[in-house]
Amino acid sequence: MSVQERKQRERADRERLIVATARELAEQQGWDAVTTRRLAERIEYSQPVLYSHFRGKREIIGAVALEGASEMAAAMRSATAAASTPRDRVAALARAYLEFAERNPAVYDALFQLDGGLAYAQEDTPEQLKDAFAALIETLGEVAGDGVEPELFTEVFWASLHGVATLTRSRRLLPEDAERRIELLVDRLAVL
Amino acid sequence: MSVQERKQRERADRERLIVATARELAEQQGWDAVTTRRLAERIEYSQPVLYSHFRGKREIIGAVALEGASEMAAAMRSATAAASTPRDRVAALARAYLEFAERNPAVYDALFQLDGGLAYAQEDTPEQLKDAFAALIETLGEVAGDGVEPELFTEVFWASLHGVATLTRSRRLLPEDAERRIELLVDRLAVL
DNA sequence: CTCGGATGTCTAGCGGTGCTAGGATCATGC
DNA sequence: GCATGATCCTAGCACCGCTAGACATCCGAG
Repeated sequence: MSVQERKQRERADRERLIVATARELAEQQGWDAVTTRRLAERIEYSQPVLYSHFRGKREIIGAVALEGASEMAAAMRSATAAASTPRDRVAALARAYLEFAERNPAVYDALFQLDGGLAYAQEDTPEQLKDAFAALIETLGEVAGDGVEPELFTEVFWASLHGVATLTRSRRLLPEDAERRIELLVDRLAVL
Repeated sequence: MSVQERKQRERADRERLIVATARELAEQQGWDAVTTRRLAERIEYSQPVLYSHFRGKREIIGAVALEGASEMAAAMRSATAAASTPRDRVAALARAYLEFAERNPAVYDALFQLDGGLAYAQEDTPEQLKDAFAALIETLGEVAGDGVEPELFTEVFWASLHGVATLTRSRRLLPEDAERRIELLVDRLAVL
Protein backbone atom coordinates (compact mmCIF):
# COMPACT_ATOMS: atom_id res chain seq x y z
CA MET A 1 0.00 0.00 0.00
CA SER A 2 3.02 2.27 -0.13
CA VAL A 3 2.00 3.68 -3.47
CA GLN A 4 -1.35 4.89 -2.18
CA GLU A 5 0.31 6.33 0.88
CA ARG A 6 2.74 8.25 -1.27
CA LYS A 7 -0.13 9.61 -3.33
CA GLN A 8 -2.03 10.68 -0.26
CA ARG A 9 1.09 12.39 1.06
CA GLU A 10 1.63 14.20 -2.21
CA ARG A 11 -1.98 15.27 -2.22
CA ALA A 12 -1.69 16.65 1.29
CA ASP A 13 1.50 18.45 0.30
CA ARG A 14 -0.24 20.03 -2.62
CA GLU A 15 -3.11 21.15 -0.43
CA ARG A 16 -0.69 22.84 1.92
CA LEU A 17 0.97 24.44 -1.08
CA ILE A 18 -2.36 25.85 -2.21
CA VAL A 19 -3.10 27.36 1.18
CA ALA A 20 0.40 28.76 1.58
CA THR A 21 0.36 30.23 -1.91
CA ALA A 22 -3.06 31.78 -1.43
CA ARG A 23 -1.90 33.34 1.81
CA GLU A 24 1.31 34.63 0.28
CA LEU A 25 -0.49 36.11 -2.68
CA ALA A 26 -3.10 37.71 -0.42
CA GLU A 27 -0.44 39.27 1.79
CA GLN A 28 1.45 40.56 -1.21
CA GLN A 29 -1.40 41.97 -3.26
CA GLY A 30 -4.58 41.61 -1.23
CA TRP A 31 -7.36 39.06 -1.43
CA ASP A 32 -8.80 40.62 -4.57
CA ALA A 33 -5.67 39.51 -6.38
CA VAL A 34 -6.17 35.92 -5.25
CA THR A 35 -8.07 34.62 -8.25
CA THR A 36 -8.39 30.95 -9.05
CA ARG A 37 -6.46 31.50 -12.26
CA ARG A 38 -3.52 33.24 -10.64
CA LEU A 39 -3.48 30.78 -7.79
CA ALA A 40 -3.51 27.85 -10.19
CA GLU A 41 -0.70 29.34 -12.19
CA ARG A 42 1.44 29.89 -9.11
CA ILE A 43 1.11 26.30 -7.93
CA GLU A 44 1.71 25.18 -11.52
CA TYR A 45 -1.53 23.28 -11.89
CA SER A 46 -4.72 24.05 -13.75
CA GLN A 47 -7.74 25.64 -12.10
CA PRO A 48 -9.84 22.49 -11.67
CA VAL A 49 -7.17 21.03 -9.39
CA LEU A 50 -8.07 23.66 -6.82
CA TYR A 51 -11.62 22.36 -6.84
CA SER A 52 -10.47 18.82 -6.12
CA HIS A 53 -9.14 20.11 -2.79
CA PHE A 54 -11.62 22.85 -1.91
CA ARG A 55 -15.24 23.52 -2.78
CA GLY A 56 -14.31 26.97 -3.92
CA LYS A 57 -12.47 30.15 -3.15
CA ARG A 58 -14.40 30.58 0.08
CA GLU A 59 -13.03 27.35 1.49
CA ILE A 60 -9.49 28.41 0.63
CA ILE A 61 -10.03 31.60 2.59
CA GLY A 62 -11.34 29.47 5.43
CA ALA A 63 -8.22 27.30 5.37
CA VAL A 64 -6.00 30.35 5.60
CA ALA A 65 -8.15 31.61 8.47
CA LEU A 66 -7.73 28.40 10.45
CA GLU A 67 -3.99 28.45 9.96
CA GLY A 68 -3.93 32.07 11.08
CA ALA A 69 -6.06 31.39 14.15
CA SER A 70 -3.51 28.93 15.47
CA GLU A 71 -0.67 31.36 14.88
CA MET A 72 -2.57 34.18 16.48
CA ALA A 73 -3.37 32.12 19.56
CA ALA A 74 0.30 31.18 19.87
CA ALA A 75 1.39 34.79 19.46
CA MET A 76 -0.98 35.97 22.17
CA ARG A 77 0.01 33.22 24.62
CA SER A 78 3.67 33.89 24.00
CA ALA A 79 3.21 37.62 24.58
CA THR A 80 1.29 37.23 27.82
CA ALA A 81 3.57 34.56 29.24
CA ALA A 82 6.40 37.05 29.68
CA ALA A 83 4.31 39.52 31.69
CA SER A 84 4.03 39.21 35.45
CA THR A 85 1.06 41.36 36.45
CA PRO A 86 -2.51 41.13 35.17
CA ARG A 87 -2.27 44.66 33.83
CA ASP A 88 0.90 43.89 31.92
CA ARG A 89 -0.63 40.71 30.58
CA VAL A 90 -3.70 42.50 29.24
CA ALA A 91 -1.58 45.23 27.67
CA ALA A 92 0.74 42.64 26.14
CA LEU A 93 -2.27 40.77 24.79
CA ALA A 94 -3.71 43.87 23.21
CA ARG A 95 -0.41 44.79 21.63
CA ALA A 96 0.13 41.25 20.35
CA TYR A 97 -3.36 41.17 18.87
CA LEU A 98 -2.99 44.48 17.06
CA GLU A 99 0.50 43.68 15.92
CA PHE A 100 -0.65 40.39 14.45
CA ALA A 101 -3.46 42.18 12.62
CA GLU A 102 -1.05 44.76 11.27
CA ARG A 103 1.64 42.31 10.17
CA ASN A 104 -0.74 39.75 8.70
CA PRO A 105 -3.55 41.81 7.22
CA ALA A 106 -4.64 39.16 4.75
CA VAL A 107 -4.80 36.49 7.42
CA TYR A 108 -6.68 38.86 9.68
CA ASP A 109 -9.15 39.55 6.88
CA ALA A 110 -9.62 35.85 6.29
CA LEU A 111 -10.36 35.42 9.98
CA PHE A 112 -12.58 38.36 10.73
CA GLN A 113 -13.55 40.30 7.64
CA LEU A 114 -14.15 37.85 4.82
CA ASP A 115 -16.49 34.93 4.53
CA GLY A 116 -14.49 31.74 4.86
CA GLY A 117 -17.55 29.64 5.44
CA LEU A 118 -16.60 29.03 9.08
CA ALA A 119 -18.94 28.94 12.05
CA TYR A 120 -18.15 31.25 14.96
CA ALA A 121 -19.35 31.10 18.55
CA GLN A 122 -21.19 27.84 17.99
CA GLU A 123 -21.03 24.12 18.63
CA ASP A 124 -19.46 23.30 15.30
CA THR A 125 -16.91 26.08 15.45
CA PRO A 126 -13.50 24.72 14.41
CA GLU A 127 -11.07 23.95 17.21
CA GLN A 128 -8.55 26.54 16.06
CA LEU A 129 -11.09 29.32 16.46
CA LYS A 130 -12.28 28.09 19.83
CA ASP A 131 -8.68 27.92 20.95
CA ALA A 132 -7.93 31.45 19.81
CA PHE A 133 -10.89 32.69 21.82
CA ALA A 134 -9.70 30.57 24.73
CA ALA A 135 -6.34 32.32 24.54
CA LEU A 136 -8.14 35.62 24.94
CA ILE A 137 -10.16 34.39 27.91
CA GLU A 138 -7.07 33.08 29.70
CA THR A 139 -5.76 36.60 30.09
CA LEU A 140 -8.94 38.64 30.04
CA GLY A 141 -10.93 36.44 32.38
CA GLU A 142 -8.90 37.57 35.39
CA VAL A 143 -9.69 41.24 34.79
CA ALA A 144 -13.37 40.95 33.94
CA GLY A 145 -14.38 42.38 37.30
CA ASP A 146 -16.93 41.18 39.84
CA GLY A 147 -20.20 39.89 38.51
CA VAL A 148 -19.13 40.04 34.89
CA GLU A 149 -18.87 36.77 33.01
CA PRO A 150 -15.40 36.21 31.57
CA GLU A 151 -16.92 35.28 28.21
CA LEU A 152 -18.94 38.45 27.97
CA PHE A 153 -16.01 40.62 29.00
CA THR A 154 -13.74 38.86 26.55
CA GLU A 155 -16.22 39.41 23.73
CA VAL A 156 -16.37 43.12 24.47
CA PHE A 157 -12.62 43.53 24.79
CA TRP A 158 -12.09 41.52 21.63
CA ALA A 159 -14.65 43.60 19.75
CA SER A 160 -12.87 46.76 20.82
CA LEU A 161 -9.54 45.45 19.61
CA HIS A 162 -11.18 44.37 16.39
CA GLY A 163 -12.64 47.80 15.86
CA VAL A 164 -9.29 49.46 16.44
CA ALA A 165 -7.55 46.96 14.15
CA THR A 166 -9.93 47.34 11.22
CA LEU A 167 -10.44 51.08 11.43
CA THR A 168 -6.72 51.63 11.68
CA ARG A 169 -5.96 49.49 8.69
CA SER A 170 -8.57 51.12 6.49
CA ARG A 171 -7.01 54.45 7.50
CA ARG A 172 -10.13 55.57 9.28
CA LEU A 173 -8.03 56.05 12.42
CA LEU A 174 -4.67 57.74 12.41
CA PRO A 175 -1.84 55.32 13.16
CA GLU A 176 0.09 57.76 15.33
CA ASP A 177 -2.19 57.42 18.35
CA ALA A 178 -2.07 53.62 18.33
CA GLU A 179 -0.22 53.23 21.59
CA ARG A 180 -2.39 55.74 23.45
CA ARG A 181 -5.51 53.94 22.27
CA ILE A 182 -4.20 50.68 23.67
CA GLU A 183 -3.41 52.27 27.03
CA LEU A 184 -6.84 53.82 27.21
CA LEU A 185 -8.61 50.58 26.34
CA VAL A 186 -6.66 48.56 28.85
CA ASP A 187 -6.94 51.10 31.66
CA ARG A 188 -10.64 51.59 31.24
CA LEU A 189 -11.96 48.16 30.35
CA ALA A 190 -9.87 45.95 32.62
CA VAL A 191 -10.65 45.83 36.34
CA LEU A 192 -7.33 45.58 38.12
CA MET B 1 -31.49 79.44 -20.21
CA SER B 2 -34.43 77.57 -18.74
CA VAL B 3 -33.79 74.60 -20.96
CA GLN B 4 -30.29 74.10 -19.65
CA GLU B 5 -31.54 74.50 -16.12
CA ARG B 6 -34.14 71.84 -16.67
CA LYS B 7 -31.51 69.51 -18.04
CA GLN B 8 -29.28 70.11 -15.09
CA ARG B 9 -32.16 69.43 -12.77
CA GLU B 10 -33.03 66.22 -14.57
CA ARG B 11 -29.42 65.16 -14.40
CA ALA B 12 -29.30 65.77 -10.67
CA ASP B 13 -32.54 63.85 -10.28
CA ARG B 14 -31.09 60.92 -12.15
CA GLU B 15 -27.98 60.98 -9.99
CA ARG B 16 -30.11 60.83 -6.86
CA LEU B 17 -32.05 58.00 -8.45
CA ILE B 18 -28.84 56.06 -9.02
CA VAL B 19 -27.71 56.47 -5.42
CA ALA B 20 -31.12 55.64 -4.00
CA THR B 21 -31.45 52.59 -6.22
CA ALA B 22 -27.97 51.35 -5.37
CA ARG B 23 -28.74 51.74 -1.69
CA GLU B 24 -32.08 49.99 -2.00
CA LEU B 25 -30.58 47.11 -3.94
CA ALA B 26 -27.72 46.80 -1.48
CA GLU B 27 -30.06 46.72 1.50
CA GLN B 28 -32.26 44.15 -0.19
CA GLN B 29 -29.64 41.76 -1.50
CA GLY B 30 -26.26 42.97 -0.31
CA TRP B 31 -23.58 44.96 -2.09
CA ASP B 32 -22.46 41.94 -4.11
CA ALA B 33 -25.80 42.09 -5.89
CA VAL B 34 -25.23 45.71 -6.83
CA THR B 35 -23.71 45.21 -10.25
CA THR B 36 -23.54 47.93 -12.85
CA ARG B 37 -25.82 45.91 -15.11
CA ARG B 38 -28.52 45.37 -12.51
CA LEU B 39 -28.28 48.95 -11.35
CA ALA B 40 -28.55 50.23 -14.92
CA GLU B 41 -31.55 48.04 -15.57
CA ARG B 42 -33.34 49.26 -12.43
CA ILE B 43 -32.92 52.91 -13.31
CA GLU B 44 -33.92 52.06 -16.87
CA TYR B 45 -30.78 53.37 -18.49
CA SER B 46 -27.80 51.64 -20.01
CA GLN B 47 -24.60 50.97 -18.09
CA PRO B 48 -22.51 53.81 -19.55
CA VAL B 49 -24.94 56.34 -18.10
CA LEU B 50 -23.72 55.36 -14.66
CA TYR B 51 -20.21 56.31 -15.69
CA SER B 52 -21.33 59.76 -16.79
CA HIS B 53 -22.28 60.41 -13.16
CA PHE B 54 -19.66 58.40 -11.26
CA ARG B 55 -16.15 57.25 -12.02
CA GLY B 56 -17.13 53.71 -11.12
CA LYS B 57 -18.84 51.48 -8.65
CA ARG B 58 -16.56 52.70 -5.87
CA GLU B 59 -17.84 56.25 -6.19
CA ILE B 60 -21.42 55.04 -6.05
CA ILE B 61 -20.62 53.29 -2.77
CA GLY B 62 -19.05 56.53 -1.59
CA ALA B 63 -22.18 58.49 -2.45
CA VAL B 64 -24.31 56.07 -0.44
CA ALA B 65 -21.84 56.39 2.42
CA LEU B 66 -22.11 60.18 2.50
CA GLU B 67 -25.88 60.02 2.48
CA GLY B 68 -25.73 57.49 5.31
CA ALA B 69 -23.29 59.58 7.35
CA SER B 70 -25.74 62.45 7.48
CA GLU B 71 -28.58 60.18 8.54
CA MET B 72 -26.44 58.49 11.15
CA ALA B 73 -25.36 61.82 12.62
CA ALA B 74 -28.98 62.91 12.80
CA ALA B 75 -30.03 59.65 14.41
CA MET B 76 -27.35 59.94 17.08
CA ARG B 77 -28.13 63.58 17.85
CA SER B 78 -31.80 62.81 18.07
CA ALA B 79 -31.19 59.90 20.43
CA THR B 80 -28.94 61.83 22.79
CA ALA B 81 -31.13 64.94 22.87
CA ALA B 82 -33.80 63.11 24.82
CA ALA B 83 -31.44 61.94 27.58
CA SER B 84 -30.78 64.11 30.60
CA THR B 85 -27.64 62.69 32.24
CA PRO B 86 -24.25 62.13 30.64
CA ARG B 87 -24.55 58.42 31.34
CA ASP B 88 -27.92 58.22 29.65
CA ARG B 89 -26.63 60.20 26.73
CA VAL B 90 -23.70 57.86 26.18
CA ALA B 91 -25.90 54.80 26.46
CA ALA B 92 -28.44 56.31 24.08
CA LEU B 93 -25.65 57.13 21.66
CA ALA B 94 -24.30 53.58 21.74
CA ARG B 95 -27.74 52.12 21.21
CA ALA B 96 -28.51 54.51 18.37
CA TYR B 97 -25.21 53.69 16.70
CA LEU B 98 -25.68 49.95 16.89
CA GLU B 99 -29.31 50.18 15.89
CA PHE B 100 -28.41 52.20 12.82
CA ALA B 101 -25.78 49.63 11.88
CA GLU B 102 -28.27 46.82 12.31
CA ARG B 103 -31.11 48.46 10.41
CA ASN B 104 -28.97 49.81 7.59
CA PRO B 105 -26.32 47.18 7.09
CA ALA B 106 -25.57 48.15 3.51
CA VAL B 107 -25.17 51.80 4.38
CA TYR B 108 -23.00 50.85 7.33
CA ASP B 109 -20.84 48.74 5.05
CA ALA B 110 -20.52 51.58 2.59
CA LEU B 111 -19.40 53.83 5.42
CA PHE B 112 -17.04 51.62 7.35
CA GLN B 113 -16.38 48.31 5.62
CA LEU B 114 -16.14 48.94 1.91
CA ASP B 115 -13.92 51.21 -0.08
CA GLY B 116 -15.94 54.18 -1.23
CA GLY B 117 -12.86 56.15 -2.15
CA LEU B 118 -13.43 58.60 0.71
CA ALA B 119 -10.78 60.14 2.94
CA TYR B 120 -11.22 59.70 6.67
CA ALA B 121 -9.63 61.62 9.52
CA GLN B 122 -7.93 64.05 7.17
CA GLU B 123 -8.10 67.56 5.83
CA ASP B 124 -10.05 66.61 2.75
CA THR B 125 -12.51 64.41 4.57
CA PRO B 126 -16.05 65.15 3.33
CA GLU B 127 -18.18 67.34 5.59
CA GLN B 128 -20.73 64.62 6.20
CA LEU B 129 -18.11 62.34 7.71
CA LYS B 130 -16.59 65.07 9.81
CA ASP B 131 -20.05 65.93 11.08
CA ALA B 132 -20.84 62.34 11.99
CA PHE B 133 -17.64 62.21 14.02
CA ALA B 134 -18.56 65.57 15.54
CA ALA B 135 -21.87 64.10 16.64
CA LEU B 136 -19.95 61.40 18.48
CA ILE B 137 -17.65 63.91 20.16
CA GLU B 138 -20.55 66.05 21.33
CA THR B 139 -21.71 63.29 23.62
CA LEU B 140 -18.52 61.40 24.29
CA GLY B 141 -16.34 64.44 24.93
CA GLU B 142 -18.00 65.08 28.28
CA VAL B 143 -17.16 61.60 29.59
CA ALA B 144 -13.60 61.29 28.30
CA GLY B 145 -12.16 61.75 31.77
CA ASP B 146 -9.40 64.00 33.04
CA GLY B 147 -6.32 64.31 30.90
CA VAL B 148 -7.81 62.36 28.00
CA GLU B 149 -8.37 64.21 24.77
CA PRO B 150 -12.00 64.07 23.62
CA GLU B 151 -10.89 63.09 20.12
CA LEU B 152 -8.82 60.17 21.34
CA PHE B 153 -11.54 58.94 23.65
CA THR B 154 -14.13 59.26 20.91
CA GLU B 155 -11.97 57.26 18.53
CA VAL B 156 -11.62 54.46 21.04
CA PHE B 157 -15.29 54.41 21.93
CA TRP B 158 -16.24 54.50 18.27
CA ALA B 159 -13.84 51.67 17.46
CA SER B 160 -15.39 49.58 20.20
CA LEU B 161 -18.87 50.19 18.86
CA HIS B 162 -17.65 49.41 15.38
CA GLY B 163 -16.15 46.12 16.53
CA VAL B 164 -19.37 45.13 18.24
CA ALA B 165 -21.41 46.15 15.22
CA THR B 166 -19.37 44.25 12.66
CA LEU B 167 -18.72 41.13 14.69
CA THR B 168 -22.38 40.89 15.61
CA ARG B 169 -23.52 41.21 12.03
CA SER B 170 -21.11 38.60 10.73
CA ARG B 171 -22.45 36.32 13.45
CA ARG B 172 -19.10 36.18 15.22
CA LEU B 173 -20.83 37.45 18.36
CA LEU B 174 -24.13 36.10 19.59
CA PRO B 175 -26.95 38.65 19.31
CA GLU B 176 -28.56 37.74 22.62
CA ASP B 177 -25.94 39.51 24.77
CA ALA B 178 -26.18 42.75 22.80
CA GLU B 179 -27.66 44.84 25.59
CA ARG B 180 -25.23 43.58 28.22
CA ARG B 181 -22.33 44.40 25.93
CA ILE B 182 -23.57 47.97 25.59
CA GLU B 183 -23.93 48.35 29.34
CA LEU B 184 -20.46 47.01 29.92
CA LEU B 185 -18.90 49.28 27.31
CA VAL B 186 -20.63 52.37 28.63
CA ASP B 187 -19.95 51.64 32.30
CA ARG B 188 -16.30 50.89 31.77
CA LEU B 189 -15.21 53.33 29.09
CA ALA B 190 -17.08 56.44 30.13
CA VAL B 191 -15.90 58.42 33.14
CA LEU B 192 -19.01 59.65 34.93
C1' DC C 1 3.46 -8.64 -20.51
C1' DT C 2 -0.81 -6.97 -21.89
C1' DC C 3 -4.85 -4.73 -21.43
C1' DG C 4 -9.32 -2.66 -19.24
C1' DG C 5 -10.54 0.48 -16.03
C1' DA C 6 -9.91 3.80 -12.60
C1' DT C 7 -7.61 7.91 -11.41
C1' DG C 8 -5.82 12.25 -12.27
C1' DT C 9 -5.34 16.38 -14.98
C1' DC C 10 -6.18 19.54 -18.64
C1' DT C 11 -8.54 22.30 -22.30
C1' DA C 12 -12.30 24.80 -23.26
C1' DG C 13 -16.24 27.12 -22.12
C1' DC C 14 -20.40 29.01 -19.33
C1' DG C 15 -22.49 33.03 -17.44
C1' DG C 16 -21.15 36.66 -14.85
C1' DT C 17 -18.20 41.08 -13.50
C1' DG C 18 -16.46 46.34 -14.08
C1' DC C 19 -15.64 49.28 -17.54
C1' DT C 20 -15.23 51.64 -22.37
C1' DA C 21 -14.85 52.60 -27.52
C1' DG C 22 -17.46 54.05 -31.15
C1' DG C 23 -21.59 54.74 -33.55
C1' DA C 24 -26.51 56.27 -33.66
C1' DT C 25 -29.90 59.51 -32.33
C1' DC C 26 -31.75 63.60 -30.82
C1' DA C 27 -32.26 68.51 -29.63
C1' DT C 28 -30.11 73.03 -30.32
C1' DG C 29 -28.68 77.28 -32.48
C1' DC C 30 -27.63 79.36 -36.90
C1' DG D 1 -33.45 73.28 -43.02
C1' DC D 2 -29.36 71.91 -41.58
C1' DA D 3 -24.79 71.36 -39.31
C1' DT D 4 -23.25 70.78 -34.66
C1' DG D 5 -22.88 69.13 -30.27
C1' DA D 6 -24.73 66.68 -26.43
C1' DT D 7 -26.72 62.31 -25.07
C1' DC D 8 -27.30 57.63 -25.01
C1' DC D 9 -26.90 52.76 -26.48
C1' DT D 10 -24.88 48.58 -28.64
C1' DA D 11 -21.23 45.79 -28.55
C1' DG D 12 -17.18 44.30 -26.77
C1' DC D 13 -12.83 43.97 -23.79
C1' DA D 14 -10.39 41.33 -20.21
C1' DC D 15 -11.26 39.32 -16.27
C1' DC D 16 -13.93 36.53 -12.59
C1' DG D 17 -15.59 31.74 -10.17
C1' DC D 18 -16.63 27.47 -11.56
C1' DT D 19 -17.42 22.99 -14.37
C1' DA D 20 -18.20 19.49 -18.30
C1' DG D 21 -15.96 16.46 -20.88
C1' DA D 22 -11.83 14.86 -23.31
C1' DC D 23 -7.43 12.96 -22.61
C1' DA D 24 -3.42 10.81 -20.53
C1' DT D 25 -1.42 8.06 -17.17
C1' DC D 26 -0.93 4.54 -13.98
C1' DC D 27 -2.80 0.32 -11.56
C1' DG D 28 -3.91 -4.38 -10.86
C1' DA D 29 -5.93 -8.63 -12.96
C1' DG D 30 -5.37 -12.24 -16.15
